[in-house]
Amino acid sequence: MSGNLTIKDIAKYCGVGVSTVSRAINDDPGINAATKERILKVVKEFHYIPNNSARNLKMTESNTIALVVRGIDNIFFQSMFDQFQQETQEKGFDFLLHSVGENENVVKATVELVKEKRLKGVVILGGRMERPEEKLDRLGVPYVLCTVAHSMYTPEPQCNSVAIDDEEESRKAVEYLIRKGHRRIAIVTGREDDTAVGGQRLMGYQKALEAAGIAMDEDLIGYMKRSITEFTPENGYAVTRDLLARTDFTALYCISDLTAIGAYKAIAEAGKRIPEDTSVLGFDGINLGQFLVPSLTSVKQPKEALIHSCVELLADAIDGASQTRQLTYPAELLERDSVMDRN
Amino acid sequence: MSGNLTIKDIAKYCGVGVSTVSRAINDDPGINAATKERILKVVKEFHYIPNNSARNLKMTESNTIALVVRGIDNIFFQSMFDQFQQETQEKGFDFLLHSVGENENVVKATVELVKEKRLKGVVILGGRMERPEEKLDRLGVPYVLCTVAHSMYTPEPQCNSVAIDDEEESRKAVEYLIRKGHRRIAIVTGREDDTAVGGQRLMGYQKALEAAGIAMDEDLIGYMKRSITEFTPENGYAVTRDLLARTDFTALYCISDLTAIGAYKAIAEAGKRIPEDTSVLGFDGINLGQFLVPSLTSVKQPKEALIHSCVELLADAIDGASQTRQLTYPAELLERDSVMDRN
DNA sequence: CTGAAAGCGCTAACAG
DNA sequence: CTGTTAGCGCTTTCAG
Repeated sequence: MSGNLTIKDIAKYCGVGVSTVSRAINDDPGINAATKERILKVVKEFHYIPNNSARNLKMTESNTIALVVRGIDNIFFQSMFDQFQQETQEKGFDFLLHSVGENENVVKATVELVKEKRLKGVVILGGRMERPEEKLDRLGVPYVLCTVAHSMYTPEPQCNSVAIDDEEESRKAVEYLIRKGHRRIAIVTGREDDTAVGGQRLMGYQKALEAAGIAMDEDLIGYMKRSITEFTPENGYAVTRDLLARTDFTALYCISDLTAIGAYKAIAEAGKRIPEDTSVLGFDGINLGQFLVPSLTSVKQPKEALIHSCVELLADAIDGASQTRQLTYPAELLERDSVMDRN
Repeated sequence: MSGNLTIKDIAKYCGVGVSTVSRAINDDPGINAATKERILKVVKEFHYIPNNSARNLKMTESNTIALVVRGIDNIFFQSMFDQFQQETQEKGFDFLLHSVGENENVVKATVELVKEKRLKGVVILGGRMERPEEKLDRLGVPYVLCTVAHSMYTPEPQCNSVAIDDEEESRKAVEYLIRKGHRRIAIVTGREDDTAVGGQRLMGYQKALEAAGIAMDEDLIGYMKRSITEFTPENGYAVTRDLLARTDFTALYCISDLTAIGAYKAIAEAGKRIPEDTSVLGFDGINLGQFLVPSLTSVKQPKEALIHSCVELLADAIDGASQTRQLTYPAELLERDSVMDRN
C-alpha cells in the first residue's frame, strides 16, 4: 500500500465500508468503539490523510472563518493575527489566514475562498475599498471589514465594519504636537493620490493646523514615493531626507510607525537629535516602537478592541443578525520619548 | 440566477454543454472564439467563480509549488516571501504560501496540503526537524529544506537542502569580535534546550572563544526565556537585562537581529552607549538593522542565493533529478556601526 | 451499528 | 468544435 491512499484503500484493508472509515476519522458517534479503534490504527500506520478538496466539495458547510489580508508583510497587521485566531477559536470556529497578493483582487480572491472552503464568514483586514458592500455582498456569507479605510468620497458603507476614525485621531495627534509647542510640523504621509488611510490622516493634519491658525506650507508635506513600497522604513527614510533637505521643522509626524523608523535614521544622518532637535510622532503603536532609541511616541490603534468586536460582529451576523453596524473606537496616545515639550 | 452558481448553471443559461464552459474558462484552445466570448460574458455578468475544491479534486496534477513556513511572524522569513514568489513564477510555476501554526505538525500539514492542492513540490522554510527525510518522504513530491536547522545529533539528511553553516558562521562572527579586541563577550542565544539553530550558533560561539584561549564563563550566556516568544525583541530585551545585571562585558552577540533590537533598549536603559560601552553584533542581516541607531553590524544570510538555489533544486527534482543535494552558502559580515574596535 | 449508493462541481476523454 | 459521460475522494442518506 503506497503512494496516494484514499479512504477506499483503508476501507478495503480493514474489510469495512468506506462510510465506516469516514465515521471513524470524523469522530462520528454512531460507530462501534472497537471498529473505530481498529480503523484509526490502520490510518495511523499508513499515514492516511483525507483529501481536503474532496471533503470541502462534499460538505455543504464548514465551520470556518477566514481572515483575509492584503499586505501580509505589514507588521501592524501581523501583530493582529494571533488574537484573531484566538478569538475565533474561542467562539468555536476554525480559523484560516488567507493572504491576498498586491496584484490580486481582494473581492475575487475572497469569493473564491468562500466557495472553495465553504466559509461561514470572513473578516477583511486593511486595504482600501471603494463601495465595498456592492461587491462584497456577492460573497454570500457575512463579513466584516477591519481597519479598512473607506474612500473619503463614498457614502458610509452599509456593511459591518470596525475601525478608528483616522481623520479625527490624526487631527488629535497633530493637536498634541501643537500643544507641545510645535508650529513647524512636517508630515510623512501616504502617496499623493491616497484617498484611503493616508488621505484621511493627512486631512486630520491639515485640520489641526488650521484650527490652530498655522498656515499650511506645502514644503512640510512629504508624500510617500511611488518607487518604493508604501509604509516601509525605506520610504520613510527617503521622504524624511527630502523633507530635511527642503525645509526645517521642529516636529515630524509620520502616519505610520514603520515609516517613523526610517525617519529616525534620516534625522540621525542629518546630525540632528531626537527629540531635542526634531520630535517624532508615529501612528499605529506597533510594539517595535518601544525598542527604538528614543522610544517612539505614537497613536496606538486599539487592536485588542478592534479584533474583539470584529469577531463578535461576525459571529452575530452568522447567527442571523441582519442589522449591520459600523463601530469606531478611539485611539490612545502612547507618550514615550520622541516628542519634546517646547513650552 | 442567484446564490451559488455552478458550471452547470452557466452551461444551461448559455445553452451549451458543461465541457464547453469548462473550455472557455480554462482557455482551452479547442473552442470557437465566438462561443467562448459569449460564455465569458455570461460568466462575468453573473460573477461565476469556479469551485477550486472541485477543480483540485478532479485534476490529476497542478502546476503549483508551495512555500511552507512555520513562524510566519518571523521578519527574516517574511523578507523572503517575495523573492520566492518571483523565482517560482519565473520558472513557470504557480506559487502558494502556506503558514503552519506553532502548534501544528509541519509534516502533517504539508502532506495535507500536497494532497489537497496536488502540489508539484514544496519548499519548507525554517523551523527545526529531526531526521526530516524520514517523514517528508511521505510527501510523495519533491521538496527542499531552506534554512532548516538539522538537529546536531542526527546524521546528514538525505534530502535537498540549502542553508548556511550556522556553527561556522557563528564562530567567525565571534572571531571578528575577538579580533576587534573584545574578550568578555556575552551571547543572547536560543532556549537552553535548543539543538537547532540556537544550539549551533552557540556552539560556534564557544569554539571561537576556545580557539582564542578565552575561558568560558557561564554568566555570559543568556538563554532565551521560555515564557516569551522566541527570537523577539521582547525576549532579547529581557535576556540582555539579566545579563547586564549579572555580569559585565564589552560586546554582546545576539544570534538573531530581532533580539538585538531588544538588547539595544536594555543597554540604553542601563545607561550604556552602543558601541562605546557595549558593542552589539547581530545575526541574519535583516533590513531593519540599518535603521537602528547606531546601525546594527550583523552576519547577513545570503537570502538571495539561498532562495534562488532552493527553487532551482526543486525545479530540478520535479524534472526528475534523483540525486539530492545539500548546499551550503557563506554568510557575509555587514560591518555597520554597532561594534567598536578596542585595539 | 454498518454498507451501498448518490452525488458535491469540475475536467478530460470519447464520440459525434 | 461540441455535448455526453465517467469519475476525482469524500460525506451522508437510506436501508439493512
